[in-house]
Amino acid sequence: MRRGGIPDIVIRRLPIYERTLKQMLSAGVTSISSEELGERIGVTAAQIRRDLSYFGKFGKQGKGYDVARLAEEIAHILKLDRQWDVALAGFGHLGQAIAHYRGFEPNAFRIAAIFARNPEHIGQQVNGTVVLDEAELTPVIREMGIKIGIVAVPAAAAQDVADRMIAGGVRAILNYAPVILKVPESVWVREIDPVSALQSLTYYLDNGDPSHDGRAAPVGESLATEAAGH
Amino acid sequence: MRRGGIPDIVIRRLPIYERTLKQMLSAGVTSISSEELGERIGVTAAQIRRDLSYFGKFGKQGKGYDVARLAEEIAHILKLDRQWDVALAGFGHLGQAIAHYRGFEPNAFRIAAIFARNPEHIGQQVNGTVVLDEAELTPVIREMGIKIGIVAVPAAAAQDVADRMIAGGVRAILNYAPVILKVPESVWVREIDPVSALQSLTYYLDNGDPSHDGRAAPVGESLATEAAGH
DNA sequence: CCATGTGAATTCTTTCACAGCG
DNA sequence: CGCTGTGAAAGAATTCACATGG
Repeated sequence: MRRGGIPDIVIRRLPIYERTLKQMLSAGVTSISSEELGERIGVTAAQIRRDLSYFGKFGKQGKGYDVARLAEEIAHILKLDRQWDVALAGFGHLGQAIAHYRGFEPNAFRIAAIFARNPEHIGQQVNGTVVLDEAELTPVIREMGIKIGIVAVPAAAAQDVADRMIAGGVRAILNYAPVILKVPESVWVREIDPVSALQSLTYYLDNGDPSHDGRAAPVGESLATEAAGH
Repeated sequence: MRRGGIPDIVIRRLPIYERTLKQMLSAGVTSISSEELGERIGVTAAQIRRDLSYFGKFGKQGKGYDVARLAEEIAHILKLDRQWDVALAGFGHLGQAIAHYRGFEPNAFRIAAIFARNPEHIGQQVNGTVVLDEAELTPVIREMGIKIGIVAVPAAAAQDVADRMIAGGVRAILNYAPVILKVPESVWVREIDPVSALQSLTYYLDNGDPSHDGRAAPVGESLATEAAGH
């Protein structure tokens, strides 16, 4: 989780910085200090400065950062200044929601191929992308040169689908299945795991409904560990 | 991110331990060492032992852990030995996918209330749960005593919905909107953020399609930071 | 005078390594 | 004899605090 260089935890914060900067830019803000940006995100100013310092010097002393410039710099670091084709496997409720989600295109990603097992789904179109037979997954991914896969199939099929994506050349996987994927060292995986997230949240909740509320409140989390307010 | 006690990062690993143990149990495994469990999950044996040591002594020297017993202990720690009612706000593609997802019920959660803004959605049913008008959100949550909310509305509406959930008594939020929610200290938030996840993955990918493939491969991540194989 | 960038200090997390128990 | 549970060590990440430059 380190490659040769920058800590992965830093890399995982950059998209939030970029998103926030873009939001501020469209709100008309042109300049910002690490203090203000940190407050907006729920992170310390020192952390932002330290994170950015891995990549260069983007600020002006006494002034702060130019919002547009910093957003672009981060986008460049993350290679978001191009569009990435993504392959989606799975076209159940979840897969369809992902296929229809309009938040990818404006953020450097395009669902360029969709694969389903159910014959009724094959041939359907979403935003001009035809749903293909999952049997075609490996060759289509290879021919299209796709490097990013989204696994949105049932748990039992997830490892197989991931293996076949990797065989086609995929190097990065976003995994929605509640399964730990075994992948080669050259492949990166990120998990989307709402059930685990809920299951860790219940730890902090009171069990009973006895009293109405309030007793010492747990302190919330921050982007440092996952992301929240406070 | 610490309350008075156990590191949140430890709490966030427990659901994976519990899930894996349950899987092994249904595969007929009754006893397991930290070594084997760690290998299965992609985590060191020492980390598992250390994590568990925050809560007690669950193993037998020379023998390992009783799979059923350990799964139950962890479920108890996380308060998963009861069912939690959850309120879902948002009934677009994403909200509908969440509402239909069959992975919550067997894992201690029940979507007990669904709220939509679109009048065409109000009155629909999913698994016996009627979709209600989002305007009713606060009172219904309060009357039902719901403590967990899922935010699956567009970014622009997310903060308002979260505020109204909290007003109704929600103390834990699973947020699918690409927005940093501002919440009181007594409320915990976990983010589900596929776009950020993808945007951090591209950092590790080659930019061009020049050569066919391979050069030094980045090392993958592990549960320690997010979850994966290797 | 303000806010960056960064050594140094601190705090948190993981790993080592082994005494001790079944 | 094997594997847990845990002090102690090592390693990472965060925060402090300030010299420096605009």
